[in-house]
Amino acid sequence: MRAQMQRQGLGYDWDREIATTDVAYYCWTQWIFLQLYNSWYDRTADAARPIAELVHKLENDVLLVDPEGEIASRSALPEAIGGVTPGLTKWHELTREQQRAVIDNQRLAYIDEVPVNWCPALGTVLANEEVTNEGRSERGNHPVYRRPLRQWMMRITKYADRLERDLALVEWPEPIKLMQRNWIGRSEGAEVDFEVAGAEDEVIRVYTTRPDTLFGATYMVLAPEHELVGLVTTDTQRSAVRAYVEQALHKTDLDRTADTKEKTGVFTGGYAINPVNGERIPIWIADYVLMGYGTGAIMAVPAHDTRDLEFARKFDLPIVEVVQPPVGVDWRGYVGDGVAVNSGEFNGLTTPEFKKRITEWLEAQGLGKGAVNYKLRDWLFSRQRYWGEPFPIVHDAATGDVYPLDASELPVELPAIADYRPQAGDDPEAPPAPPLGRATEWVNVRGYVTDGGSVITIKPASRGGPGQAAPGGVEVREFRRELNTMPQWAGSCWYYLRYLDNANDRKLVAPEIERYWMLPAKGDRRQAAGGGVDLYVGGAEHAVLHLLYARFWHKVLFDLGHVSTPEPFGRLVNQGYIQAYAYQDARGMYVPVDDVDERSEGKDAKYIRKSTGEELTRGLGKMGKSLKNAVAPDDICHQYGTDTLRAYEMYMGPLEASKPWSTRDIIGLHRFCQQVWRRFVAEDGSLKVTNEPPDEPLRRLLHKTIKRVTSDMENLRFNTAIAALIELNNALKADRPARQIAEPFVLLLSPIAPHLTEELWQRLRGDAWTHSVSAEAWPAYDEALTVEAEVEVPVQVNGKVRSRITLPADAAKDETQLHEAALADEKIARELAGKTVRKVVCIPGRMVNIVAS
RNA sequence: GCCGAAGUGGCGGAAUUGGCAGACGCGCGGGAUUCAAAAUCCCGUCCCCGCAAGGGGGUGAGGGUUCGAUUCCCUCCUUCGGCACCA
Repeated sequence: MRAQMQRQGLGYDWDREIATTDVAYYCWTQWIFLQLYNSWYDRTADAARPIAELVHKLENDVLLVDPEGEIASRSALPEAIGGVTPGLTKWHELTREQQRAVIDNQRLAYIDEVPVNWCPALGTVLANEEVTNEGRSERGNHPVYRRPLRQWMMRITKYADRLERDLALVEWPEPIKLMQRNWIGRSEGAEVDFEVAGAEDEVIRVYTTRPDTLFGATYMVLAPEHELVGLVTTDTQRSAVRAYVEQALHKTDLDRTADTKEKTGVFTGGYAINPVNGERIPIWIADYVLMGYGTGAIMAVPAHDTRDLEFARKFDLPIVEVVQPPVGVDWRGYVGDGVAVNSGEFNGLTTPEFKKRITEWLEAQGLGKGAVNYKLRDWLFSRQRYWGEPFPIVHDAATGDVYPLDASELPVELPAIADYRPQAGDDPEAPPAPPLGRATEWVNVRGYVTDGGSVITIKPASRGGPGQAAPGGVEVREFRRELNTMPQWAGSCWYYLRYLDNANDRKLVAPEIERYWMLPAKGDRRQAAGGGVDLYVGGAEHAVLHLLYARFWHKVLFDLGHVSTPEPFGRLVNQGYIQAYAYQDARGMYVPVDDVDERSEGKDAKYIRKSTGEELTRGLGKMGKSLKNAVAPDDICHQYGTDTLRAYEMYMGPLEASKPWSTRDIIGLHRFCQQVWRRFVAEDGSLKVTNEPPDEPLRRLLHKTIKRVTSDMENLRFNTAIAALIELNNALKADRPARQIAEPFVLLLSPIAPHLTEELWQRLRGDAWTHSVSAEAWPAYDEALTVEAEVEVPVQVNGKVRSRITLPADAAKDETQLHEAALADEKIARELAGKTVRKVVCIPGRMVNIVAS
């Protein structure tokens, strides 16, 4: 890899080389994890803050705990009387366990039970894409179970709003921003409480983006996993409900959502009260409602929601119109804005007005409140594999309590073990046994808890010497290390920061170095307000996951003062894929490209397997081993040289576009490189360049070329930059080139073909040569020379070009002169004979269009 | 199903803000050079009619706006990418 990059003359600074798997690197990944673990999201500050601040505020009763265990601000509650706030609890009134739970519930890194695709036979959790439609593992075809497991999670959802908002600060392609916005999926609506009929103190909370359709809610649907399913289910329905829940739980997300458009569901037998009109509406469960979004329960408005309508039709539930669509549109299934009907006192309101009014009304009645929801979910951060960063976390062997290791304990190195594979089993209920569990000496440690709440381990006595002693007066306890490891994403979330200061063993990155590279330079108009990496080139497949995770971590580091910019990547470009033709035989097997012959062209082209004479079909796909269509860059370098390969790759098309590799086309760039050499160097090795000044047209062409290449390079349009250089080269063909052309030409070509131009530069400069062509100043151009002295202007009659007139550039810029010259043209005069000129449109310097009839 | 992007010669692609469609390269045809070939160089090459001059058509399809549309708007088709019943 390294040799390949060097062979291609890539300007990579090897002094900054990093590998995310090196201990010296992942030490800091673990350090960042500790930052996340030891932080919480302070709504008031709208930023992450050290968890110690939270504890301090709770201890001093600045913050209190609400009945749901959430943090509540005391000053925000006007009804606080004499220091006692109804419904809220003071810190010292909580037990130690409760306090721990409250804190853990705020940490940005936390453990939670989440449903995952558990494959006991592989001993690991699978991604949705690794599970087949039949609910089996893609690898090995083992059964996969959907089951809740204790997993490390990252509270990225706390940053949903900022991740969306700050997209305004970065210079990224609009489609990528849009994809992130859709992934974050902010929606505004309301949470509404529906009482359960017959159990008035229980409410089902729903989230809706259409509170204006509350009067049209004719039934409710709970997710099968919803906690109130048991409560609302009547005895007669219990077995049916249980069966449905059972079946839904065994389905993977794919099963639950893919292919089958048919809605399924079961009536629970229970009823809820619609808070706006007091009507009893049936409660159903259905797997089209997901526990992970909103509140896991919906009010169904079949008249104005497509899925609800489908469900209602299938199960024969009532459909009531509450939004009147424009005239001529059927109200059934109408989801747009309209005018309220059948909605009591709200009749006649437009949809946006209604939303505002009903939300206020719900809040006044204590039935609900406006709410913002996100599709974004917290980030599942554990893996049960060996190859990953160990968590800097230990569990108290006696109580199971979680403790972070002290920063002085870093790095936590991966222990050497004999067998890296996760432990397989066949019991779907058995707890996972990650491979790290085999390193028993590594897993079981002794240590003590510091005042700050972190754990410091004590080295046991060993062959090397006596064991460490704990400081006097501390209680030494047994701990077990966390067995999960971090995902691949962890290391790649912040590597751009480590490049800045890769050898620093005291800090992630030194602050002054970080500021030098990441903060926008003063007056740099191209640097976006968010700062960060000047240009980040990556594939579009990272549009949401990697780029959101990295932005999230960066923002946490920003909040905690470790980095100075709110965004990691100021400017982003998605490069396209290099595709290549892939050939398949009649059985669908791929045939290596070098065994294929192409006969004739276009639509009747035939692709023949050379070794067998068999006819093949051709497709286009990402270059790679599996399609047997890979081309090794080394081979191209050997055959044509590195400069040719570089030039070809840049010339193929725009950077952002995917384009097919075509070995056949390389020859063109090879010829260009050869021509350039021979343009300046004779057969005998002598220089062909003269010191005579070039003629006027050539000088103008040179300055035009410098201008084109300069702007193309800035905009990463390498393909058109090369085209401009080829044109200049073609114009030089006639005679011995002038030095005044040759030198800037070589400079312009140098980023594309550095090796060729380096040598040319040395020869051109001769004794005056001082340093590498890559260190020379970029050529400047004279704006006055970038325009032609004379211009040819097309003259159209009724939009069709009928003639061309040539006139001095100044005259072409003058509308009157243009006008006169056009009408004076012989061909135009002939064209206009017998017609009346209605209008003459003159575009200075560009064209003339005469409208006549 | 939803969201996004793209469709231009035989091929890859170019065309600034709505102003000469096809730059540049490949391929192909013809020629020069050569004993011959490779390599190299020159000329031609969007399609149709025409010996030519010239004429007509043409940027996925259909419509619209405009003096003028590859470019802007609407409808549809195809391809690629992302997401998966998101309330």
